[in-house]
Parts: sequence; C-alpha cells; structure tokens
Amino acid sequence: MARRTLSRQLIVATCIELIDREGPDRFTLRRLGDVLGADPTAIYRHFRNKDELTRAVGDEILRPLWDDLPGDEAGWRAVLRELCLRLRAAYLGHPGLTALVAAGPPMQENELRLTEAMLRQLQRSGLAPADVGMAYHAAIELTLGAAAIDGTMSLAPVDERQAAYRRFRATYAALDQQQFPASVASAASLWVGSADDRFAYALDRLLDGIEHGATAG
Amino acid sequence: MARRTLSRQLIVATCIELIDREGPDRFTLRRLGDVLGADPTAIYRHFRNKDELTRAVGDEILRPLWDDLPGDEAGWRAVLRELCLRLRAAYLGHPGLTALVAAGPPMQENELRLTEAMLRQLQRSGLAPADVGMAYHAAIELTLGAAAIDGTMSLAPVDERQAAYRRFRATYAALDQQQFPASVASAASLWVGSADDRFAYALDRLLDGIEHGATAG
DNA sequence: CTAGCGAGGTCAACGATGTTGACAGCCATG
DNA sequence: CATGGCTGTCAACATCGTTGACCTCGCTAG
Repeated sequence: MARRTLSRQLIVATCIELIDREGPDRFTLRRLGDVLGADPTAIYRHFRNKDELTRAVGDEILRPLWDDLPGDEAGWRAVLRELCLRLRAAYLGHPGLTALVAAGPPMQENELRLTEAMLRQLQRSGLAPADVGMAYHAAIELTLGAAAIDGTMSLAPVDERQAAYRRFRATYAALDQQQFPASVASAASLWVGSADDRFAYALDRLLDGIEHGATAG
Repeated sequence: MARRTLSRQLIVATCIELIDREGPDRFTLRRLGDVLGADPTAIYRHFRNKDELTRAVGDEILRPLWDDLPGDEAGWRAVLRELCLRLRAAYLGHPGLTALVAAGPPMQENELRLTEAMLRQLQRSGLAPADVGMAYHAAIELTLGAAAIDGTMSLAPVDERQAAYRRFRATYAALDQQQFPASVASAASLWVGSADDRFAYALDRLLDGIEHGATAG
C-alpha cells in the first residue's frame, strides 16, 4: 500500500500538528512517519535532513503573521510593535519550535516578508539609513531571544507556570539578606504578570530608545 | 587503574575545555569520559544527568564576570551595561554553550550573584520598584537572547563569518525590487559591523528607553 | 587489626535517534 | 510497450543518554 500522498506541505503541516499535540520532544522522524502513515525515511525524499525540515516548519509558523495587520496609517512604531508581538506569539503558540530560532539570517518566504515589513516601517521612522539596519537587528534580537527564553517555560500549563513563578519569588525573598539585599528587596516584582507583559515592556522600552535616537540624534 | 581523581570541579572544567577545543557537538558523555581518562558513566556519580552537568557548566562560565567590574561610582547605567556586555561575552566566549541558556530562572551561585548585581544597579536608578523587576527582565531577555542568536554564528571563524555576512547583504541587495523594496534599500546596512556592535547598539537603545522611562515616568 | 560498608569507577546493555544504501513499485515519456 | 526517474520501504549503522550489576578501594566501628 504505497501512500503516494506525501508532499512538503503535508509533512510540514503534520509536523506542526504533531508538535502542538505531543510536544517538541516527540518531534522525531519515526513518530512523524507514524502520524503520516508512511515510513520515516520517506521524508528524506522531500527534505535533505531534519534540519531543513525544521526550518521549513519555522517558516510556516510565520504565515498567519499578516492577517489583519494594521496599515501604515497606524504609524511606523505601532506597526513595528505589532509585528514583533506577533512574531514572538507565533513561536510561543507552538512551544518547542523556539529551539530552532537561531538558525541564521532569514532566507525563506515568510522570513523575507517579515524582514521587508520591519525594514519598511523603520525606513518611515526618519532614522538614518545606517540606524535602520541596527534598529532592525535590535528588534529581532529582542523578539526572537525573548521567544527562545519564554518558550521553554510556556510548555507548562498556565496554572503550573504561575505556581512556578510564585515559587521563584518566594525563593528570592528567602535569600540571605546580607548577601543578596537587592534580590530580597525586588523579589516581589520579579516574574510578576505574564511573560507577554514583560516582553511588551521590554519592547516598548527598546522602541522608546530607538525613537528617541531618531528624533534626538 | 582506578583514577580516583574525579570531582564535580574537574568534570566541569574539562567540559569547558572540551567544548572550547572541539565544539559543542563533541560535548558528549563518551567523549568527556575519554578526555577525563575515565568511564563515561562515572560522571553519573557526580551529576544526576547531562542536564545537571550542562547547567553547572553554564554557571561556571559566569565566574570571570566579576573581575575588575567598575564600581558603583561609575553610575548605575554604566555598570549595568558592562554586566550585560560581559554576560553575553561569557557565553559567546564558549560558543555552543548558548544552547543551554533558556533553562529557567537563575538558581545557581553565579547566576544569583549576577541577578543581585543587576537588581542593585537598577534600584539605584530611581526606577519605581515595579519597574526595577520589569527592567531586569528586559535586560536579561535581550542579553541572553542575543547570546543565543549570535552563538550559532560565532562558531565559525571570523573571516568565514564576515564572508557569510557579505553574502547575506548581496542576497538582499539582489532581491526583487518590486516585492522587497525596503530590503533592497537597506541591504547595505544589514549585518554590518560585528555582532558585538549590533548588540551594543540594541542594549544602549534599551537602556535609553529604561532611563527615559525612569526620569520621565 | 580486621570486618564491613559505602562511595566511586567499570562494564555490558538497552532503547531511541538521525541517517544511509539497496531494493521495489508507480508514473510519465520515448 | 519499454525505460527511467520519483518516491516509498526495509534493514542496518553509528551514536547518544542512561541504567543496573559488579567490583574495588579506603575508611571506620568494634
């Protein structure tokens, strides 16, 4: 029974479904073969190796990034902010995918579209051309970095995560007052709110700095 | 010939040496056993599993962070900046270690010291207590995120890396003008300079935003 | 002094993973 | 109808982290 139905599209879609359902640890070629109803090695007819497959999955996840994106009339900063929020959310919506974030410069379809969209907004900001590039890198590093860091935690269910945060705060509050005075003092304001809130704060401060540099520099 | 000389310290030091010399891919328990001149499974007498060992290595790398650190008289922003630069450099100095960055809140010796030092400076900044926590998370996310992203690239030797950057710029400059006008326009200012420069720019903009929020909010 | 106990090293083995090479069937093209 | 490339299948390999059984040394209790 030869299932001729395999294709890059189908494989990638199945990957996402599999990772969402069973977690990134089960993202294995053999398990993927099971779900596809095909021999695991058939995948090698469509992707050079697992790394190429993983990158294709990483790009596919960016597809919904463009739905109902605010137009330029919203202002460059608002659109750029929205793009960054969505980029991080796209990865965090499929936890475990974040591990593949670091794979070098964007070269795939949606990656290129995203780069284009971000650069477009930054060029409208009035920044010097050289600063446009730097600001792009800054926004990308913060966003992808935050996604990578938050990604591991976001594998746990919400209540468990909040319990973990509570535990961290308690641990910090209980540190030796002599040795870690600042940590004890700030314990109550560490890991508060959601990771989304914390990222939004960081992104807003970065955009503050970029915008300020644009008007004052 | 029983080599009774194994210890946590020795194992961790050997890990770092091994990773520096042969790259993160060879960071394997069997290879580590070879270098140690002991059976690989002997490591399990000192660490529960590879994950615990890896985290110990990640903490050990932070040890030189405190050498000749500028004092408080340099100003909170300068010290905080230096800490972030050093934190990223510590990981990038041992490429491949960056993969283990995301392992949740700091709980080990040097991690705790770093958190204390950063919070201490932020408390001196005049930020509201709640903002101290948020600013700490923002700085950490940017710094570790940048380390994770730059880490994969920094495995390649310098000249090869620069050649890769040149290739990226050329690729972007050669994109379809109709579809990617902003990318073509900014191609010359993407991936310019060193990753260190780009990170310093991002960090300075973030600190701009944090400081501005402190004085204006 | 010695019996024994436990920490720490060794050995063989297990299950899982990514990947490869040889083979087999389907389809389109001559 | 023949043939040659896609594509799926199968068996196998090298590695990896990890475990359980064994052994051996050095220290301490009696």
